[in-house]
Amino acid sequence: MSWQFDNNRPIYLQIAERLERDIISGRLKKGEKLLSVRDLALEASVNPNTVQRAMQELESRGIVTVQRTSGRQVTNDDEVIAKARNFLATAQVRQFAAQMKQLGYTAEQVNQMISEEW
Amino acid sequence: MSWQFDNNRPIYLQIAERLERDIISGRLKKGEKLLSVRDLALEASVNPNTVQRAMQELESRGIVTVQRTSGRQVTNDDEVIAKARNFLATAQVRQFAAQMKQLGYTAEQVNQMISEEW
Amino acid sequence: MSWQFDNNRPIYLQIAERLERDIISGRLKKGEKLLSVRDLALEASVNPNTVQRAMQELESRGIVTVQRTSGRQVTNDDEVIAKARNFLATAQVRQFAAQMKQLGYTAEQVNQMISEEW
Amino acid sequence: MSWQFDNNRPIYLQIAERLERDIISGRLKKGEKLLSVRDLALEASVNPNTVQRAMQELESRGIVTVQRTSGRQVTNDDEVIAKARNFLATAQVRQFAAQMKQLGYTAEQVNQMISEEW
DNA sequence: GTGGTCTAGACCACA
DNA sequence: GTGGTCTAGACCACA
Repeated sequence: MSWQFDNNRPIYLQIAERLERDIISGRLKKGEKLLSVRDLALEASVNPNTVQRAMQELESRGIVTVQRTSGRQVTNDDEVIAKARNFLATAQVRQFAAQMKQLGYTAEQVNQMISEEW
Repeated sequence: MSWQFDNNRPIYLQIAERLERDIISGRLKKGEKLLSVRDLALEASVNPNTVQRAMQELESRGIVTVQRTSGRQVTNDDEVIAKARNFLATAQVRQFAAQMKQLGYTAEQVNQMISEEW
Repeated sequence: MSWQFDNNRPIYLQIAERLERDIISGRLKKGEKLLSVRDLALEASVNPNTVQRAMQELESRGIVTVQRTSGRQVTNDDEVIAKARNFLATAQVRQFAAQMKQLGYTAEQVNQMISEEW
Repeated sequence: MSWQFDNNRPIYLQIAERLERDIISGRLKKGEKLLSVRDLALEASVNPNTVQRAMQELESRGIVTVQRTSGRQVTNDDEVIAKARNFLATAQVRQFAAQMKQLGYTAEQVNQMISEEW
């Protein structure tokens, strides 16, 4: 796994988003054990506290659960994951549509561009 | 005009992006005079230094030009604007497609969602 | 203000609770400016990061709002405060009643003890 | 018996408190033999060391006594238990009254709420 | 080894 | 001066 960060946004948020996407997309399966905070910090070349904060984000959204002495795992609740997927996809479509409209593109043009890009 | 900022990204970048979009979309016409740094700062409830920095961004990309004595204006060069529009649209489509693929959506589903949202 | 902490619970939670109680009870009025993170940290003889974390708790509950460059203030929304008051009082009564029942006291005895203590 | 712990307080203290309450309330009778450390650990899904530490707490307060060869039992001394009950009840009433006063409730309101909750 | 909390201290964006 | 982020590193509770 490669970890590259955008300097203009908090690293902990970028880590949280990356993990959320991995869970939503099924790259990390429900119930699957996550890397420990320390290991993930090593992998991403980041301080453990930064990973810790990313994890807190995911816990507060119920996507990840903690077992105090044996680490963290992806939630077992399919519905939580499905909701997160929906929420994220809808937000992305909405934002994207707004941006393209603003640049003066029509729905047809946009769909055309997407098909070419896909 | 309403100015709302996302706490997680530098404000000067958000201002620069907003202005760039306004220019690309034609809301600000080629050659049009921009608000002064001072006035824009007032409008956005932001420190003039912040607006100043956003302007430097736009100048460095050639989208905005400076007149020593009469402030800044949108470039007169249609081509610069057209290129910026293309560049931005392509980047957005590419990123959006990648994100939706990652969440497991097909091009058809995405086009469907866009049509509904539009 | 005196700040004494219970060694058995996280300091940041104790700070958050204390502030929440001060707001709920009206000791800190709606819209009132809070001490800065740094000043509160000095007052409580605690690291600024610890206060920061307490503040994040309160923000996530909407009880406190941030103005990026001018500090934090108590929410202006009466309803948020009223809800927090209700929530806290109900939780306290429920827990207290359960504990006293468990020790074998009757409602009458408890009410008697409260009247004497009050 | 169900054992659920609050992540924000030491587990050994929570176990000690639970046992103390069971003794005070008579759920565990004077002189009664306690579960072995090992069994209690199993029941609570906790490491034996943690239960051990809880037991030490209770022994130091005289509520539980050790028999080198036959495990631990609840004290036979009624008075120790009675004192513990009184101490705990008084402390709870005092703390509860203080908290509710602080939130601006009157003794009457509180007694009303308790009666409803009981 | 696992997570949780806390400190000391640096550096950034913004007013 | 205000908040926000991050690092390095210590120390704790628990298994």
